[in-house]
Amino acid sequence: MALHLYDSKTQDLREFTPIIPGQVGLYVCGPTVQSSPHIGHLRSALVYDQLRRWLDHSGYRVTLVRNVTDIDDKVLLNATEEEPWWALAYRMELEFTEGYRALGVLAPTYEPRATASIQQMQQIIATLIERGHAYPATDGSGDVYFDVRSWPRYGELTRQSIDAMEDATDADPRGKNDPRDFALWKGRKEGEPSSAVWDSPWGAGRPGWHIECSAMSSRYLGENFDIHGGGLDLRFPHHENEVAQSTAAGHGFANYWVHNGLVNVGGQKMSKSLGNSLFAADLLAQARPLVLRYFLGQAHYRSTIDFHDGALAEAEAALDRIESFLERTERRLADTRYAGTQAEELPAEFVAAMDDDLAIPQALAVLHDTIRGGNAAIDGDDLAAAAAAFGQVIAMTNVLGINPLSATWQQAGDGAAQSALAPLVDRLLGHREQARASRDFATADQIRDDLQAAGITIDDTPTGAHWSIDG
RNA sequence: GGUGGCGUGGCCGAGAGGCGAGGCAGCGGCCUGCAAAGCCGUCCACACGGGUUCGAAUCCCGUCGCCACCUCCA
Repeated sequence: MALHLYDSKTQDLREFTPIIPGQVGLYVCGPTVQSSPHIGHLRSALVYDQLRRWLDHSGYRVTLVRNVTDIDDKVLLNATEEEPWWALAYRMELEFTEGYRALGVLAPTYEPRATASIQQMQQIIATLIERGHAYPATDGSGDVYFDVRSWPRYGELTRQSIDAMEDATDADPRGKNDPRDFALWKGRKEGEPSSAVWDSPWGAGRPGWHIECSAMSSRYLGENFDIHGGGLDLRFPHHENEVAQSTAAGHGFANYWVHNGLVNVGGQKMSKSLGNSLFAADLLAQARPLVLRYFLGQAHYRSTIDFHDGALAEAEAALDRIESFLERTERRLADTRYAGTQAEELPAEFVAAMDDDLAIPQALAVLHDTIRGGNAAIDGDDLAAAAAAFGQVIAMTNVLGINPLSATWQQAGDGAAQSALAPLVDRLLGHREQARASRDFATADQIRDDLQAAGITIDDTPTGAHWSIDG
């Protein structure tokens, strides 16, 4: 089965066929860098990281473009005297980058900033005016609006008709023909810093929200590209307006629309206006990044995730199972003819699940089944089967970006701490072994308890005791 | 008013006409000096009411409840 994706524009599962065989152009709406990244931003980036990795694995050459919107009303609003908008935008951008990196989200092919594509935005606006789909405001504000009434397809993405839409709550019609018309260009307003002003044929000003994505997607991926992704909350108005602008300007735009589900907190919507956002930095401080990645990545990408008490502990438990299988198998296979690298093959059911609209929950079921089989193989001393399972688990976790043994998840300093501790623990384990041999279990258990209290867990195996640091 | 989604076992979370995904927790067993880890078994769920069907969690009709979007948002 070839990859099928749920296209949220046609609202059905469609076989993925790239424009150019073997290549994929993927545009993802990145953040407006107005405030710190929260768990929802991380999930969004993670979803497209999963898609990108799967496309990569499937043999496509992927060009992933994720924009940074660094000029916008909110960025200007959050700026202060001490920190101008461009400094704020850049500081936030660095926080996003750090959050993505911590989660093991691979860097996109390119991350264009809106402020670097002003010229491309103006070209699209000029084309829209030429074609009769945009007009300068009649009130002398210097604004330029998209004329929704001139574009019969307006509303096609979210299946809404203009007449059925509620009026904008801020229905100040200003110089608009229709209250639903939206700004492509915003004339300079009183008090706005000169660093946020660009010349244009319609007067000095700055771009409206939406136009940057039309400009950057066509600039880097072409006027017609394969996949456009973003959060479900962006469907309207952002993506609806993007489609309208781009197609009215004559672009083919996106062939497939992918929207990821949102993250709720304790059953409640998380949003800036409710002020209940879970910030990335806080979460990354309270859980291993790999645990957070597993938690955010285990649900289907289109479903809502609820972050509730105990959620991270559950993810940790599932992950521990994967980790302990890999470590146990690696130890068992050491010094056998199965030691070293195994053939890393993906089980067919795993591939089928991933091809089915990235059905990661089913893919994880295959992963856990493989682990159970592998553990049973070790118990039964079937090393060939254990080695095969090991290779499959490595392959699956690599594709998902959650291979605990990969360099991504080895924390700096781990190695040094481990080797400093090893002689001490080994010595204690030696004493414990002696005690056990002379059936002095009180002493043996005391040693185990002491180590446990220090955060070191002992596993007795047929080939001797193994220790590991908790956490 | 318009558009879209959801309701699954103690919890999380898939599935989409017959064969009970998976994880966590619980219980019983194997293993163990005792544990831990692991394995086996167990816990037979689909909001409610009708209908279609040999057979419905899945399809149809209705009801109830929850949620998202309709110009702040990943």
